[in-house]
Amino acid sequence: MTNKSIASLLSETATLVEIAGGNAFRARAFQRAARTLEQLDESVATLLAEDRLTDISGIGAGLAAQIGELVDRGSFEARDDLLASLPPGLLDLTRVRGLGPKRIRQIWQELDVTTLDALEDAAQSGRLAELDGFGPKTQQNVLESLDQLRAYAGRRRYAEAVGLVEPILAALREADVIVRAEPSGPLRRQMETVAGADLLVATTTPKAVRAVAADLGLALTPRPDGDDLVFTGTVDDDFPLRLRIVAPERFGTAWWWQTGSSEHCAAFEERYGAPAAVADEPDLYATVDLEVVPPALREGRNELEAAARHALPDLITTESLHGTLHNHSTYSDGAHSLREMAEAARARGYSYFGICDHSQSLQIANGLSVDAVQEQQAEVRALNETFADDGGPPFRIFSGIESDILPDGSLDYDDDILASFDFIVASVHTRFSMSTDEATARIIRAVRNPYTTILGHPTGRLLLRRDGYAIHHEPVIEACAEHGVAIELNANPYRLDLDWRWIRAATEQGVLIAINPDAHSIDQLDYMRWGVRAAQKGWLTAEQCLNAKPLDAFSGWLAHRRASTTV
DNA sequence: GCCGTTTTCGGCCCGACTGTTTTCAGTCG
Repeated sequence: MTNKSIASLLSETATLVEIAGGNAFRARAFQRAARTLEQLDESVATLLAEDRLTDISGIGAGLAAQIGELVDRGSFEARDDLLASLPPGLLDLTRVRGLGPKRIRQIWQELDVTTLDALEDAAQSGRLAELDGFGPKTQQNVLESLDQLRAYAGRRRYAEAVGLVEPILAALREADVIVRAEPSGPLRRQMETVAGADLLVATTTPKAVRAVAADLGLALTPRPDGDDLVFTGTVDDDFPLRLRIVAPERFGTAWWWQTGSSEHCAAFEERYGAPAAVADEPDLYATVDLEVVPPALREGRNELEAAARHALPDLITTESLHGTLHNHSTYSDGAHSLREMAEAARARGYSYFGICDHSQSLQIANGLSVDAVQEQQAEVRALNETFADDGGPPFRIFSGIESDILPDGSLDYDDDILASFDFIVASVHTRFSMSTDEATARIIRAVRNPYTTILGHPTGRLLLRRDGYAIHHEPVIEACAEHGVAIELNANPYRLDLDWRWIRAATEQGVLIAINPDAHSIDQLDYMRWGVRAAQKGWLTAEQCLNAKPLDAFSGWLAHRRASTTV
């Protein structure tokens, strides 16, 4: 069991305690323990083995025993008792926005509603609004949230989908009867969310693949039309899996068709006719003298024209990146110290690391007071001296801050403090519900601030969880171009914000994109790969990426920017 | 359920927003 899965069960237990009407502080203890374990460096198993779990603040003898039981058998007695005392399905209601444990308990006790379907009935019939503390607005919000949940059902964020599909692909590739197994469809095109996974398998013995799929434990069912070449099923509860089978000599063509998008395929057909039957996909483009279009670019956004001119972009890769700029540490809400984070970045081959903890007004994330800022900057200087003298490859920490963009568009410190940073990522974390015009004006004001270096996660979206605040992208991009501000492509798989669809609009105006992991722990430094895949969809090249600049060039860019900006 | 120069009981994380109320509870980040 990973720390994360333990944490998620503890957190769920906290919710169960509250729904069951138990002690709220007991629930909080579970919640707190969950958060601590999630951010923990060492594995819980190790701590258990060495009897050191209770050394962690917030974990006493009781919780340690329960965590031990959890690791042993996947649950613990108190959790089992809670689950047994509550109707099944009640936990599903926590996914509805605006419903916390208290309201879920109330709905259950007073309306006998225990499932999402029953909740929808209650809301539609007006019974929900009649409860104490509820009203028409809450009822409407519940209905809207249910609609959204339905739209999200069966979808996965790209990184999760990749994680689900990789072991399946690996197992398929192990099978003797399978010549080749590859992902296709939107997953291969690196879409930020996907409604299922399409896999393509080359074999000369289709019947034998059915047995392989069965061996994998996949609930694959042949289609009702009896077509043996397509199997559909689901993995991970409700994530659709489509497995198609093709003869090796036509694999390339089938793979191309199934990768799509429909716009790309239609545009190809219109210009060049139906593609030839080929075993290898590159031949399909070569036969009509086109550059091979990377799957990520097959979205019908003029990629065929570029391929015909042999002018497709030289797409950015993770190897193109020399630095990681937006990262957190224990100074605010990160799991690891500044030194640990920087050393981990160095170990990953980066030559610079930007520390951007939260700014003072973001209390919940332990935003840095002015004193804390100065303390951190002193540590940055000291660490940089160490790194310069240790005989290792060149490496430097840049002192930054993720400054909140306050509701009026100003940044979160006085100018003399803002001036003390090497660079500043400005982002919105509060007051999401503004009109599009107001939100746009707020962000543009922040972009105009001479201390702003990078606009952080421009819309605040969380994929399959909440839409971002609406902004007018064009004027924001124009303002960034005018003021030499880079735009972040936040590489957290929940964000991937700036959306890739806007990247070309930015780069065409000369706006640099910073691919930032927004890492709150060492392992999150590896989020970078998801950001790079999204960036590829936006045709991004290394030249257009701020942190693909080598150390000296990045340092020079900051210096030049500072010199040319009138404060 | 945890914790303690507040130490064996009685507290326990901050601030804003929303929708409901008529002073506040619940949710969220």
